Order: sequence, then C-alpha cells, then structure tokens
Amino acid sequence: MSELASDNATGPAFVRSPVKITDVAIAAGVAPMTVSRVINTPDRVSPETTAKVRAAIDRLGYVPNLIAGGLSSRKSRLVAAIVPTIAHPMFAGLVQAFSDSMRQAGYQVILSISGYENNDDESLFRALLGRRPDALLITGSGYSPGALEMLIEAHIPVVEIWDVSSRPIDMLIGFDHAQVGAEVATFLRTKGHNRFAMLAAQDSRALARARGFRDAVTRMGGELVLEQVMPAPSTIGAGREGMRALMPFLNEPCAVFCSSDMLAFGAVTEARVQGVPVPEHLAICGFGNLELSELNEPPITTVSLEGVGTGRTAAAFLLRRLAGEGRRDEDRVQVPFRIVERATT
Amino acid sequence: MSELASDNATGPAFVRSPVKITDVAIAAGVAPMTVSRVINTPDRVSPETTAKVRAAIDRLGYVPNLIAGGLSSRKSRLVAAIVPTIAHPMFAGLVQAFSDSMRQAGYQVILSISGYENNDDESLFRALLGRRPDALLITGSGYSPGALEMLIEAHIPVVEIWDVSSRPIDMLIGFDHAQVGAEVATFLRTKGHNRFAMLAAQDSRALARARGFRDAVTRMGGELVLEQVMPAPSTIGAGREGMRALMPFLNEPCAVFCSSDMLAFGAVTEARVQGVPVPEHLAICGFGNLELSELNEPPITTVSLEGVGTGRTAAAFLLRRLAGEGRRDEDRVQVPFRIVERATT
DNA sequence: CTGAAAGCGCTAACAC
DNA sequence: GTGTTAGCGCTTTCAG
Repeated sequence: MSELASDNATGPAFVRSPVKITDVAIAAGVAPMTVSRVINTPDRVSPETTAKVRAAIDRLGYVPNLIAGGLSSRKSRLVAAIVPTIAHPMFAGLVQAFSDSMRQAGYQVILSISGYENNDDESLFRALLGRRPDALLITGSGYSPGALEMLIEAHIPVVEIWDVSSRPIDMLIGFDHAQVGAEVATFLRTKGHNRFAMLAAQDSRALARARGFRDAVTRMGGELVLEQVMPAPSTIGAGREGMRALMPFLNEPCAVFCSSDMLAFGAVTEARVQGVPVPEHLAICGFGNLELSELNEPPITTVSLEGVGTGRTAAAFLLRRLAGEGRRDEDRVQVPFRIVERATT
Repeated sequence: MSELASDNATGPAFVRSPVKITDVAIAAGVAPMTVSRVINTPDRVSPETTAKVRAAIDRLGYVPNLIAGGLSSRKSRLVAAIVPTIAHPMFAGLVQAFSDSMRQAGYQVILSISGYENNDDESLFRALLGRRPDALLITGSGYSPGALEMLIEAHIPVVEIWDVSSRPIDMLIGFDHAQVGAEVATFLRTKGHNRFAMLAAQDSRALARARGFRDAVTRMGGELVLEQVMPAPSTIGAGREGMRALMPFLNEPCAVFCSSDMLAFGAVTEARVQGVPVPEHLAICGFGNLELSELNEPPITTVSLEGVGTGRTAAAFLLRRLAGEGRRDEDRVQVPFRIVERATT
C-alpha cells in the first residue's frame, strides 16, 4: 500500500492510475497482444506464458480498460435497460433477475429509470446508445417515432417487456393488459357479482387493464358504478383514498378491480377501517401478486405475473442473439398470467 | 405481429451503423474537430457553422460514440453504484434519486446489485473499474482488503453510504446502526417497557442495530426475552414467522424491535391474527419508514431514514468532487434518523 | 503459440 | 473560430 510512493515521480504529486497493458507486457517480458490473450482467450496461450503474465498482472494490480477494449473490438459488453420505475417490486424483481443473468454471461447493465411519462425519450436513447450497448431492454410502448427509429438504426437486439400491444421492434415478452382486465371481470362475474368498480393508476398499461375490465363488464351486462383514476405510480395511500371514494356506492354489494396490489392493499385496509365486510359486501382484486398480498390478513386475491421470470427470459433472449443466433418467431412470447384467488373475493 | 416478417433479410443480417464523426464532418463541410465542438462546447463555434453541423447530424442520425470519446478524453461520464438489493424500497428510492441527480448532471449510472454477501467482490470491482467510471458509490462495509485496495488505486471519488462504522475510504453518508438500536431501546423504555425482543435479518447492518438494542436493554436493566435472526433480505413472511416464535414469551407484555418495516408489518399482521393486543400487550417498532408502515392499520412505529435524501446527497458529494473541488471534512455526514411514533407502541 | 503493425472513433493540444 | 496532428489503450489481422 506504500510501495507505490516510489512512483515515476514525473513532476507534481499526480498519480494517474498508470498500469496498462504495455506495462504488464514489459513486466512479463512478452508482447501486449499476449497479455490480451491471457485475459480473453487463455486457451490460446501456453501455460508457462500464462503464469508469467498472471503474475505480472497481480503484481501490478492491472485492471484492463474495457473502454479501450470496447472501442477496438466494437463490443461493449454492456446492455442498457429502461424501466419506468424500480420502486415497484415487480420491476425491482425483474431488473434484479435480468442483471444477474446478464452479469453471469459477462455483461453489465446500464439502468435507466425513465418515469412514467417518456418525454424527451430521444435524448435518453441517445445517451444510452452512445455507449454502444450490445443489446437493449425496454419497457413497453409510448415512445416517439424518432426514438424508435434510433433503436432500429442501432442494429442491436432489442427486447421489449411488459406490453404486447404495439408493433414490436424485435423481441417481446409481455401480455395483453386489456385481456387481464377482461379475465378479472369474468372471474368476478362467476363469483356472482353484478356491480363493479375500477381503481386504476394513470399509466397507459393500467388504463389498458381498466379498459379491458370495463368492456367486459359492459359485455356481460354488469354495471360499472365507479372508475377512479389516480396518479401513477400506485401507492397504498391512493388505494385508501380510492376506497373512500367508493363508499357512497356501497349501498349494495360490489366488486372492485385495482390496477395494482398497492392500491388493493390500501383498499382492503381502508375497508377494514370503515367496517365494510370483505369479501361479503365488497370483493377486491389486485394485480401483481406482491408478497404484501399473499401475507396480508386477509390475503388478497390478485393477478400473478412473475417479474423475475420475465427478467430471466429477457436475458435469455438477448443472450441467444448475442451468441449469434438469428431471429425466430418464438421470440415474441406472452407472459402467462393467472388469477390467484384468496380471501378478498 | 407478423408484418415484421418482411425484415431486411440481407443474408448475414449484419449492418454496422456507420455514421461517425468524420461522416458528419464531410457532410457539413467542416473538420471532425468542429463537429466535436458543436456537440461538446457549442459556445466556441460560430452560429452559422453550428447550424450546418446540426443539420448534418440530424440528417444522418448521428449518435456520438461515447466509448471513443471516453477513451480519448479519459472521462467516461459513468458512475458505478453498488447496492445490496433494490427489492427493498429504501434502496430503490436511494438508487432512483441518485441516478436522477447524476443523469441531470450528464452522468450515467452503472448499477450493480451485489446481494448481501460480498464474496468475489474483487471480480465485481474489476468489472466495474474496467469501465473507468468517473466516480463510485458503494454500500457499507464488509469488503475484502484487496477489493478496497482496488478502489483506492482507481483514484476516483468514492462515496460510501449506509454505514459509518468502518474506516471510510473517502466520502461517507450514513449513520451508526448500533446507535439506532440503542435509541429504539431507550424510546421503548420510556414507554414503560421492561421486557424486550428483537427480530433481525441476517445482514451486518441489521445485526449492528440488534447489537445496539441488546446492549442498551442490558444497560437499562431490561430483559431481552428473544433475539431471533432470520435470513436476509427481510420479508413479511419472516416477520410473521418471527412473531409466532415470540408467542411463547407473551405471557407478559413485551416490546419488539424489528430490523426492518417488512418484518414489523409481518409481526403486526400476525399479532392481529393471533389476537395479541397491539400496543397494549405487545409494542412493535420497525425500521425504514416505508409507506406500508404509515398507511397500515394500525400505523406502525418505525425509524425514519430518508433513502431518497441519501441518494441525492451522495450525488451532490460526487458532483462536487467531479467539478474539481477538493476533499473536506464535511464529506463525512451522519444521516439523521428519527423515531416516528405511531399506533403500535 | 507469439508478435508487429494498424486502427477503432474520438478529443487534447496546439497551430493558424 | 477553425483545422491539424497525435494519440487514448486496447484488439484485429496477418505474419511468423
């Protein structure tokens, strides 16, 4: 920790981390190229040379400059990921699983948290694509044509997650949010409900679920007594508030679909406070299957989605393509979702 | 979903995006350096030239290669961040605030989710430092000496968050976890409690809080009836389980400190299920001040911490140093924490 | 199995 | 205000 004090003292006390591949090469008595091979393709170097070079690397504390390597090889070993938030456990799990998988394959993830409105998406994409990532994961739809054009021009594998609606750029892992809403409506109908309500966050996917729910309710001849939209991202507080807005309509039994488990938890809690019997008088269904829903008392009925599985699949898709394989039809998959029935319906 | 079948099926399907600074320069009739200046220091270029160059950039869809720029300028405009998890809302908020602040200043964040055991931290650091980040944010202690040595050798600003215990490398934003435990013990004591219990996750900081709690309880002459350690990261399920483990000791009133709000929520819920009166017979205090605690019924007493504020402060510290300013004593700050008293104590 | 030469795309430093 | 020259630290390519 102190032998470095005897640095090549070429002037003022300024120590640029100086160890580069040529330093290692000199120390090991080989060519720089050989050092490079020891690091990247060890099987093409003789054991003795490898040993010498390794020793020099350790001795000097050499950390290869991946920027220089990336420029030269035109491979950055970087993947960019864009998600609207990581505050939501679903996305947190997805990002975590995705970056674990990518890291195991030797890639690093640059994460961009875009928020729910993608204004200025072009400058975000420019900043990301400027790093020349080898691949890209993006969440859902709603990007400007110019931004999408940039993605296409980048000529790298792209996987879109979370939404199957719009025309996909390349690979896709998602589901039809309207269909989720419709299936929840059907489910609640079979439980004997006729009066329905919706609590939805102000975000395009949540609103798609709301639309699917509304349409199905209408189709089934049910009554939608309230459709309450609240600011994204969903919070427990919004759920409690939404529940209070619903109170005036609870003269008769009702079933409410919340666009996220956060909202549902808030609604269940507020119902308990207000003394509304759940599920007898009010049925509540959430979306996302957070631990919170499973382990609350009462446990909350919800739609289960597997954020972690999506992250892993997204990584697998990209890695396949990074390994040189071509496009195929199976690269557009529907994430299965299912309604998990618990005590609130 | 099928119109994409008519893709550019050009054999090897390999089209390198070719637009580089020289292409733009030729198109605009200027030198490459002028294009570079238009992008990086626009005020040093005449308005007419700027207009010409901008037009060429837009027309060609030029996206500057930051890898090449970084190699040349020795500035990557990248900062690396290491956190144990983003599944915990505290870290999620911290990361989000940190990357927002950094992005506004023109930096991008490479996020590494390290998990709670930092084995193989050297290879993690090597992968990160290989990108030559301009600065680094790391969480807490427990890294190997070799890994820390690498950080120091990198000669970049480093901010450590979340833990003030060990010898800091450079800047620091955190608090003394043992002190938190001690203050919670004191607080519960003033509420009239004599019998205490601790539910802690198996992670070094949570255990430090537990130790502080235990020591303070002993010092005050109280009785610690149970100290239950569960696997990290904390979950609601673990809280419910911990509560069940505590049941046999509830022949008399008791006060329990949970190392996270997740555990506390689980404990409160399980207590409700088991019919234990809270706070009359059992007082519960959490840690983290999640929305969950505030808006649960009953609202949960907890320790409030400001993950978001920490992220912002960390960014501000790094940006100050990146702007060329030197070290100062104020770069070691204690994050204030406070006990938020609610209905469970 | 190892090395030498050339260059990845950009910017620092210095001309003009 | 703009252009020229010379690299940044690595890997590709080709030669031995």
